[in-house]
Amino acid sequence: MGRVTDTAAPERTTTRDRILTAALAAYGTDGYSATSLDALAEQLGIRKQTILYWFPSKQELFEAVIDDAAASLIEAFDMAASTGLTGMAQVEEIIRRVLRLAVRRPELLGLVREVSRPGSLSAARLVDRVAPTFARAADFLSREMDAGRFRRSDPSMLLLSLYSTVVGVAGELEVQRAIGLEPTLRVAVMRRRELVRFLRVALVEPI
Amino acid sequence: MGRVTDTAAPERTTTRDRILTAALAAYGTDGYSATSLDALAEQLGIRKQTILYWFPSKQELFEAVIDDAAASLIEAFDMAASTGLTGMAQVEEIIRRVLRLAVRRPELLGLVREVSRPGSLSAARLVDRVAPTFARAADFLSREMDAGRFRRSDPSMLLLSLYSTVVGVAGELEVQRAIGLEPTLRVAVMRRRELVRFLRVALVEPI
DNA sequence: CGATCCGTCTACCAAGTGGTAGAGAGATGG
DNA sequence: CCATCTCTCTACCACTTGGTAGACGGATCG
Repeated sequence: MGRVTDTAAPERTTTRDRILTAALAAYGTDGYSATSLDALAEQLGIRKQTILYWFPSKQELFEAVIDDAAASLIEAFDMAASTGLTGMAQVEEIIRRVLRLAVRRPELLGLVREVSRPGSLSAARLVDRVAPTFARAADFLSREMDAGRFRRSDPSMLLLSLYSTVVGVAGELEVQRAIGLEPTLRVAVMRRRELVRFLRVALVEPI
Repeated sequence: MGRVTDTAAPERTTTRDRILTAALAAYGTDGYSATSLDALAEQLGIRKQTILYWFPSKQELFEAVIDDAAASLIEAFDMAASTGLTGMAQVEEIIRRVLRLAVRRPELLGLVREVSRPGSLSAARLVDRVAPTFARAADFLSREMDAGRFRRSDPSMLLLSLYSTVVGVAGELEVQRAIGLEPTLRVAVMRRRELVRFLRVALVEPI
């Protein structure tokens, strides 16, 4: 039935990991139902039954993928949040990381989009995983407001705004790609600058 | 083979229209590949073959749906843009309309998301349809900058920012829904206020 | 060496997929 | 009243889907 949990043992990429990685990419870009187990297997050079050996069903593979993606997102976020920076410098650092993640691993944000579909049974799973990180971010904003570095407002609300803005910009890079305009590094950097200026004005400048 | 174009004749809801409407809703919320012709037909109380009579293939139905959605989006936008307002008042009006559309017909933005997937063959189609409206909006921004009502910057870039921000907020309402928190009217209004303040500061206030 | 376990495979299967062929019912019009 | 056209249907079909059953080979271990 396959190992249920991988106890972070120092092994090279196992079959299970390869499946997870490929599934994350496929589900994140093409979507869950557009990705068949057969296609996934062929892409990996294995048989579908090997996938079903490690993950009892397609749905359970999806859930494992969600956990995997959540871990990546949380790791990236924590990395950016553990610098000890404050105020806009911290926000800027996080934006830098998130956008870099959006460019390097677009499938991650794609998966978030896929999961946040209305009626998605797995939305709750991702939300659960990410909730603590979300709470910590809200705390940070709250502290910064107390310190007078950010204009006062409701932290959760503000966080939702930040989330939607940053994800919006990240998604916009995908739109550019959809238009056929491959987003160059230069364009991405320009967009980030603009976004940061945008946020600085909204977050810290007095009305 | 079914009529190719509907010459805007004043008829009550035809079978073709009913199919289009249901398909837009299904593709926009569940996605293209997650929606089978059989499921669509059953939901409409007809047979799959009736759908295939009006639309020769699933792909062509999708394209018709895209055109339909584009028309709705353009109509809503033009309505908001034909008020003769200027500056932030105009922007605010458009945001009001877009967010209302996002709440009332979430499937529309869902379809946009679905189409803007990387590798989507239909992305170009939607972009084509929307391009003129996009150009007109950029012109508007340009004129407002000339008139000194908006801070000067690259109109297309700014438009992309506005697009991503507004769509981000709209998508965020979906995230709220995914979390289980049904977005009340009050919350939606608050979010819009915040967004407008956000944009006002970024668009018109001097740095 | 023999028994057991692990990982991948071949061989199937029932259900669902998009799509074809064509019958039949009703309206329309010469 | 017959011919034609429009629309929806039944009957199929080839292929793909997720999933089951179990064989096979290699490693591990008593």
